[in-house]
Amino acid sequence: MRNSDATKAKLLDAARDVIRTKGYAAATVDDICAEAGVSKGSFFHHFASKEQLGIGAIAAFNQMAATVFSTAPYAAEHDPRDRVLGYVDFRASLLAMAIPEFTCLLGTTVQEIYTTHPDLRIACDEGMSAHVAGLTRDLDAAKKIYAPDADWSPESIGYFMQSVLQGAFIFAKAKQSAAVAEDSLSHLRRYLEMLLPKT
Amino acid sequence: MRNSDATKAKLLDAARDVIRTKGYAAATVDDICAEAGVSKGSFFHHFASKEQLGIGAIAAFNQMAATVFSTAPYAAEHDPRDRVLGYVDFRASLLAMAIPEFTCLLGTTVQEIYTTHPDLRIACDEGMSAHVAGLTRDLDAAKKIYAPDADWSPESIGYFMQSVLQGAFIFAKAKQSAAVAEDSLSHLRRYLEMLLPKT
DNA sequence: AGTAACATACCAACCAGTCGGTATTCATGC
DNA sequence: GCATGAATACCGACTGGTTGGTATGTTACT
Repeated sequence: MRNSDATKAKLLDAARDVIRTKGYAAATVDDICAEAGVSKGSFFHHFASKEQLGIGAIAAFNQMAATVFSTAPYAAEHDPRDRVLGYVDFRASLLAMAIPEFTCLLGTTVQEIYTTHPDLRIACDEGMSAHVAGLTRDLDAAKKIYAPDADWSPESIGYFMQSVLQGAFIFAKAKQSAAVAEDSLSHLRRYLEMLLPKT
Repeated sequence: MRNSDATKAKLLDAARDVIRTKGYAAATVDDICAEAGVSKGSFFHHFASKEQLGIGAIAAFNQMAATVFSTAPYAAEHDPRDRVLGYVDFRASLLAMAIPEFTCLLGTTVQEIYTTHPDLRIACDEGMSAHVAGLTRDLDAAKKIYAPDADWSPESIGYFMQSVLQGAFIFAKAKQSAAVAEDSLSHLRRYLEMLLPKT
């Protein structure tokens, strides 16, 4: 028909952008339709409800993130330690963008809806955990080489890294500046260097 | 008159609780009135708008936090390093409560409204920064003793600590469990111990 | 012709905020 | 001690605009 996939993608992108700037609850269906340049009738033809769009936007965001981080230069490093530190540096480099562009759709959403929209909450949880799982693989490999006997688990570091990032985003929003977030990522990097000593 | 301060406090407490569970945008004035057991007419007698209530709730939350953390046992330690680590341990102990009870009102709010409600955003920024300033004092004193020549700034550590906490709250919400948050605080503690070596 | 894609007008529920009124308190004068 | 009046506290029905969602199409492709 006309172009189903394209309009759906436009709605998904618009949802991502509007939710990241206004939050999930304040992002109205009309807002998102206007941003996407699509009529409301078309919206409800493609999505059964606002919540379903949210779930779709989260899935699309996960996919986008997966390709961005798997194709970034750091991901090609041979040493898993370099990949871990490269991840942090890469995320720091993203902070040069506008706040709604480097901010995490899932982290923003889950804060608001964790008691009111169970399906959305699960989608956020699974998406964030999948991202952590990717980090955990590199952390596990790096630990085997650089800190085989250390008493920390790679997975807990993966979550720790994400916590620092999510918290840094909150301060970036509060301060309308990514400067604090940059400093926090520097501390995160220093900690990882300490946990994975080079020699 | 009847009991102005008490109703105001009830509304402030209700706002804190409802916003922490549903988010700012989804928390309706009727919700908050119901939770407080106060009529809508009374609400708008005490607060000019929902946003003003939000600002009031943030101020009340700041005050509550200030007394909680200044009267907690760890705050009486002589060694500033013990106060810093004691702060982390104290926050970890709070994770035993229900999620909406240990979660940060300001962090939750600022995520949603940072582009739409400037006054609320500033209130969140100032409140969080004031809390960081308290940490920074102890960090500064501890650094002078244990790491006088280190190249990190006490303030940046204060923000880092808060970022870890805020991020940990997000994962607690996503996972409906504080277990991940606990692990992240352990990592934070380990990092601080490394930055402030005992001998 | 049939069906998927898109559009517009519309709806009931809900929203923040208003309004007219009542109840309670307190200061003043006697 | 008590009437009086002003001010504050409180109430709940109401309002105008907004919300997610629907009903009823029209357009375009197969």
